[in-house]
Amino acid sequence: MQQASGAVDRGSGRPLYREIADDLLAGIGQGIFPVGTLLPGEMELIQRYQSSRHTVREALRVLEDMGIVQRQRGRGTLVLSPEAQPAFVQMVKSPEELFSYPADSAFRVVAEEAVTLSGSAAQRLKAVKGSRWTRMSGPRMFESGMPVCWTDVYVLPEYATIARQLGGANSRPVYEIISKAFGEEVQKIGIEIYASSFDEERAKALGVEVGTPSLCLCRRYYGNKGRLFEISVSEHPAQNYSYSLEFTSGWQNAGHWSWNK
Amino acid sequence: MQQASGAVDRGSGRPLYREIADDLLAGIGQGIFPVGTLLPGEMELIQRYQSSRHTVREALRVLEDMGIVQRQRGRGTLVLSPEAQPAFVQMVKSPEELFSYPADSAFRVVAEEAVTLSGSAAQRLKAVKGSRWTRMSGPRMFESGMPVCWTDVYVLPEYATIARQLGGANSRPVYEIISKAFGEEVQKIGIEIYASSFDEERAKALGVEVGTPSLCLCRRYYGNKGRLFEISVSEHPAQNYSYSLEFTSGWQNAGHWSWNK
DNA sequence: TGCGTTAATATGTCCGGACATCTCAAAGTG
DNA sequence: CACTTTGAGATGTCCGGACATATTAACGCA
Repeated sequence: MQQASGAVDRGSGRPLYREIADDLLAGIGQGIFPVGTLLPGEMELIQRYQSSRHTVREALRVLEDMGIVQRQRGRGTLVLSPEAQPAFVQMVKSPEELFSYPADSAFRVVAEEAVTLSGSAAQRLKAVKGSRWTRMSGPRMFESGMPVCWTDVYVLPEYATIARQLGGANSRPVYEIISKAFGEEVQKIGIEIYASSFDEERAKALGVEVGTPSLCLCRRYYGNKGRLFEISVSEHPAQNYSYSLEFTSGWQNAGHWSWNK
Repeated sequence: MQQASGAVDRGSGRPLYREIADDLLAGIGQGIFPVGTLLPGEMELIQRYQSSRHTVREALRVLEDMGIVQRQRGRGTLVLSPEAQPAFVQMVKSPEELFSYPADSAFRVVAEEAVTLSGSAAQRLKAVKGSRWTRMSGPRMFESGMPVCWTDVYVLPEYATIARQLGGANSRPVYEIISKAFGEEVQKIGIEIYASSFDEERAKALGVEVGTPSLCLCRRYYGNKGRLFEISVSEHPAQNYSYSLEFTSGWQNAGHWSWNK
């Protein structure tokens, strides 16, 4: 990579904003603009590269798209990382695909209660010890009667009223119901996957043998301002269920389509 | 969503280019601009929205970033999809993070043999029945002697020579060794996660009880031209291992960091 | 008919200017 | 001291214009 000289090469056939982006990237890599600091302002870059604001902004946009800087009105351009960020992108159309319960299955709530997390429970859920939640538990079954999983859903007590909305064969995800009813926008979802085996109560409810291997998915939903507002733990019989992901190389818009001549 | 009237609402507080993007999106959704056709040219959009070219291009850029249209110099703006494409993006810096074996663990190959996949094995691995592979098997242990997992690695027979390179405490992922040695560029990685329990042989090798619940990860690596060149299956004792993912909302450059006040 | 040329059209790049809005710190005020 | 106001500085939005380059189809010629 070339050095960050502040004066870029013209006549290379490449767009000017590209050259500027590369030059800034080189400067970041060399520590001239350390990670965690602000890049020079747009006006200063205009002078440095003898260019227009439009072109400089285009260069900064390139770096932002690569995840190298983050811009914010009124503050400036923060250097996040010395090198390109996402090498692999998972293509997921919506949170639903992460959720991916079979559409023709129904959640039957058999218990609803207020709980205060003990130390061990809090650790398992990665929530705050002593925090209060409303827990709804029950099996999820196919219409045919075949078991899908056992589910424990923890929601903030103020959202407990949604329990009425998921009684029937409603297959909408809980986070979606909360999102619509209370204006909570899902900002982040964390998923943890681990294996376990069924205890007596749940084995009985799902009609499988005690000790059957199970696949557990714990999902944490963070809403406005990053507040954790829902935790869902589902335990699936191992032989019926697997979880699969796919990753494709590339920046973004990972190859959606291509031009067909 | 509003209808595509061609005249957008001003004074809504939202940027004009945003309004235009939404209006075009609505038009695409209503079939006014069907998928597979070209959007009106920039000049026509300028007249339609009584705006400047800069603003119209900004709107089109929004749609392009969402994966809804694709632009090409000299041709126009092609409609790809009626709705937003990737809503959640997993942040993974490199394939290594998908792999994520503890750094201080070592893979000890105890068996290496040529295999031809039977029907059931092929189905489990999602590979072609009757295809030939070289399989390397063995436990992966921490330096302390604690077991990490049992691993079966399947590689194309022509890559079997890499076995020599992963004998010792080498913790480099197999796909990386192959990539460097044979110029195979990883284009896609598929991961499937399921639960099982240890059989006698593996339980003995890892020093756990027979029937202990296990978490299995099957990874498939696709290289040049999308050819499957490696399959790795690892079986972890459940109590020691969980797999976690994190997804952040946003089109791309998904909030890598946040501003710390 | 077949093929090279030309022209129209589309997006890409680049420049100039103006005002709006957000952030943060310094100055002012009680 | 705590709170409010002010202002400088930063990016966001929006407008105007000009030329470059890729694409495609129509045209003209052999």
